[in-house]
Amino acid sequence: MVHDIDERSQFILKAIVQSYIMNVEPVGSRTVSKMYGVEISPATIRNVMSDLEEMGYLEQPHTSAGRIPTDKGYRFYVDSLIDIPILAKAESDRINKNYESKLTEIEKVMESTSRLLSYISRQAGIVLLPRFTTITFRHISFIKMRDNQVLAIFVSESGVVQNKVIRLEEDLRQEELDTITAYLNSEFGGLTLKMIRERIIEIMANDKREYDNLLRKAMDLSQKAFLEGSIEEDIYVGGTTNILEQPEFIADVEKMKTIFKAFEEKAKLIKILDKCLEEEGIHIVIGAESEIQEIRDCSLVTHTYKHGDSVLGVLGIFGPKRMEYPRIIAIVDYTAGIVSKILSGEPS
Amino acid sequence: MVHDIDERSQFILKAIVQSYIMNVEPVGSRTVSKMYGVEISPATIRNVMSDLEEMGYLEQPHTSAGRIPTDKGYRFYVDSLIDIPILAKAESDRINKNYESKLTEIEKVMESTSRLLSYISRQAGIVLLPRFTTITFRHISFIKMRDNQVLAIFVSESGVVQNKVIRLEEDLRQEELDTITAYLNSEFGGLTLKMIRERIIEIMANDKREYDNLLRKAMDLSQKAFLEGSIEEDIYVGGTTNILEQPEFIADVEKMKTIFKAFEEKAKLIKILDKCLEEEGIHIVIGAESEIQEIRDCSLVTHTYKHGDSVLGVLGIFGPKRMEYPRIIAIVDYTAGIVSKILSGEPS
DNA sequence: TTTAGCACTCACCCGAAGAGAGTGCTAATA
DNA sequence: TATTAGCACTCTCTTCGGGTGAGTGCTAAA
Repeated sequence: MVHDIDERSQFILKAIVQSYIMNVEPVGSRTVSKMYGVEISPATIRNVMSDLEEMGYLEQPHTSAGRIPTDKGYRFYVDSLIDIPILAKAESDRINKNYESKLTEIEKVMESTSRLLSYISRQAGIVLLPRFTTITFRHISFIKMRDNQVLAIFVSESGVVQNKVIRLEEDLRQEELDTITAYLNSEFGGLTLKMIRERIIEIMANDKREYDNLLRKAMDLSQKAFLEGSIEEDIYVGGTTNILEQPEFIADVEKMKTIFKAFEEKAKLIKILDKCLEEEGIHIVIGAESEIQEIRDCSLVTHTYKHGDSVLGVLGIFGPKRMEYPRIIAIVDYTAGIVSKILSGEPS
Repeated sequence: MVHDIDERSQFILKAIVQSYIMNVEPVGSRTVSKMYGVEISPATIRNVMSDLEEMGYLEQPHTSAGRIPTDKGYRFYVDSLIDIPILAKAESDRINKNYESKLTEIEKVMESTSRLLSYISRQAGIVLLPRFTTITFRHISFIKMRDNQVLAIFVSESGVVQNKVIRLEEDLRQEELDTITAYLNSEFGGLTLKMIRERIIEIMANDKREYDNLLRKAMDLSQKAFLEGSIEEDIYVGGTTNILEQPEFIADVEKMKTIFKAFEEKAKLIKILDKCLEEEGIHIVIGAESEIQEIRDCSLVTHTYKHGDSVLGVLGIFGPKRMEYPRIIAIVDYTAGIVSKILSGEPS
């Protein structure tokens, strides 16, 4: 696409986006003209607006209304027209304060993070605890429950804990379980789940006669524990009620319902967040870019967070397309940094 | 309170409540008169209605509108005017089907139950996993995480698993942990958490010189594990979006916001559910009876569920006051029975 | 005691009128 | 040639008044 949008047009586009973000109503030429720093007459602005509309950056809800930004308009705005501010001290303090209490359980960190994000942004806060597959495995324990059922507990290097109940054909004594546990921990500790899966398949592919009875049981168990059924991703969504405060959704209950349904399903959200995981750093999804019908009026700003050097998950803020991108980006960026630090065990 | 409400009045009250539940609009005398099985003139009905209003069972949104039931009206209706139907085969089948897949992890059971309840009732489904304190403890495991941190895993007799990260002053080797684990399991297995707490205090009250080093460490650890910080209750709320479908809340976004805020806070819901736990069986909370301002337009129908003979938690359906009580009660009752069976390990 | 009749009360649903915001076009201006 | 002033026009939103209808309470008759 040719980049035939001159500086003045950019300036006007920026003004329109910002005005719309603040006031949630279509922006007219007069409004722009009267804004601070604009020395252009309404008539000229109208011409520019008309051009911007033709290029697809703006649209009109109806004739004789002002313009509102399209997805493309927002996209251009976040890509080219804003600079990310340094977070206000009060806000970064607020974020730091949230982690002072030395949370250790990763679920708690995630939950309180989603709440924190929603609180400072007045939007919904989202945190994705990612597929266990990419995480380095540290320790597994098996605990015998009632007959033929064993509770498997995985602990990852970064402190994520997962439980899973396994059903066995044969009954194992706790001592057997303990032996198997010791074996698996020495065999698999430090590998990622993906590597473990490959390793299991490799071991099992070897000549079966070499197996002693216990190894067979161990492999049987670990197959059930590591291979079957994906350990699902965990997603935390906090502050969904903030969506209820957005004027555009109060005016349109239908839209609100759609969004809440998306929250409840989660699968769709996870799909988007998975994409955000692919690349380290900030990721912004605007409206229909998500290709998810239900949330085409919303945007999502995310940032990956890490444990040491490896990307662990992604956190972000979800709100109407009309969000204060600069500030939201700054918040998400800063928070991701802090969370990464916490998870890596650094003192805050 | 004197029970001066004759049979005909009861009949009319019942008709009004049912009509209102179905149509969500104030019920007038003509409407009642035209209903099947009513052979009374509108004028007479008006007189009766007037009496019922005076007694506090009905109210008028405004003069010249029909009547709607008050909380007291609903209360009388559920207490005296309905009989609980036998659940339709299709519905009980649907419930049974939900549990066919042999869920074993209690969290999964709870989650899928809350979803199930919301699905068949078209209201919100709620399940409370109660305080760990009342549950019989089966097994504890300690897993060493990074320096000075230990992951404690509790397994209850009924299969509830809880994780908790503990911070220690001194570093323990895994072997020490294993010894301690074995000791604690033999010492505490089969007791409730409450009993365990008492036991710990008792042991620690004994002359300290009797302690060998390991016992001291064991007590230190178990104190952190069992005494400090309550292991919180888990509540599952499914199908909150069904609330968005209720005509009365679509018409009043303000009310909707309030309810969703209550969902998000959870503490208030837990408070009500705790009360429902106190007594085995069905529990119905109508409107302001909950004494929680935010949900004064809603009702809650709950039933306790059990593991063996001891009450484990409570499940129920949350919706507008105007709910189909007979059917909802039947659903909740039936589901509680099934869940209890599942948890007790009986074949379904 | 029940019922028919009737005047009265409100909420709700139009439709018309008016205001206001904003546009696009044209012609004048720098 | 680019910008601006002027102007007619469009369209939404609000307001207001009248009409409608559901429902009531009261009174008097059955």
